[in-house]
Amino acid sequence: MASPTPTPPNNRPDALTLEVVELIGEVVARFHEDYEEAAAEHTLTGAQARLLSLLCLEPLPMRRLAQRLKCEPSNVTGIVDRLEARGLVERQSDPADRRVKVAVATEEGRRVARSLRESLRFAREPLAGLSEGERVALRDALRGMLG
Amino acid sequence: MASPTPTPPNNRPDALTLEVVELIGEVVARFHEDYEEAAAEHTLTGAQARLLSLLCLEPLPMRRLAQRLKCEPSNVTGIVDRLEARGLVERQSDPADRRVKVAVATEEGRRVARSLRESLRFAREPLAGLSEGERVALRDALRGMLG
DNA sequence: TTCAGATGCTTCAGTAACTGAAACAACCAT
DNA sequence: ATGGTTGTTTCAGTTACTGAAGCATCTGAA
Repeated sequence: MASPTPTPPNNRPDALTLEVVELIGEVVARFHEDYEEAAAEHTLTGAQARLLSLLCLEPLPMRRLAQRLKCEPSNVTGIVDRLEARGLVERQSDPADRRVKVAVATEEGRRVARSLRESLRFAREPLAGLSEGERVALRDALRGMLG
Repeated sequence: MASPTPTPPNNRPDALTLEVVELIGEVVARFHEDYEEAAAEHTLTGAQARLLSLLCLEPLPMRRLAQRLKCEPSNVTGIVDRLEARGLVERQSDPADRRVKVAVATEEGRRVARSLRESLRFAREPLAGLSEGERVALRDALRGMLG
């Protein structure tokens, strides 16, 4: 009766796992903090920054944006509205299907997104404290977690 | 001589670093998603869940809560209001300084927080896919990043 | 061809998170 | 006591977000 269930992945996290979870939480918190701060430096909210970054890679219809951001389409409308009002994003209607509006980053929008990406110091500075070997180990562990 | 400068933090992120940054971004996204989902299962918002988790460790005055959550005290008022309305948190005035209100988790609040913590599957499940050695390497790399 | 249903976006309540200013009470040092 | 500081709340205003309509457009089948 020492171990009732046969090592289910859900029960009894060992100390090592717990510490890693704790550390990941810390990393998440700092990353977020840094991201919001970088966004604020460009007078953007976090949501606006995320959307703009997505559009910087490729134009996307509103519906896809909602899927990427994991929120309702009606929400995307507002965020795009505000970005459009500032000239960072444009709505183009898709000639192939006139229902869909494709959001596309303007030149200015792409510039802001690039600048934003560069001011994201976190995960660059702290990573610098790691040796090459440690970075490789980190990469492999993260890959393993996500795969 | 092998490394002239102790790895200048600002310039020229190499491919490895970039990939790690990318992976961390992915981990952050999944962690957040999971956290919000776990919170929603308990009819809590993310902010409420974070605050309740803090209080589960120790009672805190409003001001400290604001510092921990990195937001304005006036914001904390609202979040605690809503948690208090649901009996998960209580306000007690500090006898030593009658200005300060100490927020403390109720029994029910602690129970919810515990349950929340347990339903946080992410970073436990994917971690299970890692060998002990990999987990140690991950821990050390994360420690290095945060220290 | 036409029309009923599906799909994409917006609009409209309604809630929560958040900020910054202003009000208040209680503390503290002179 | 008095004046300045500090902890909390209140208030107005913005954004993010959801879910239910609503409108326009597309699509498939009769």
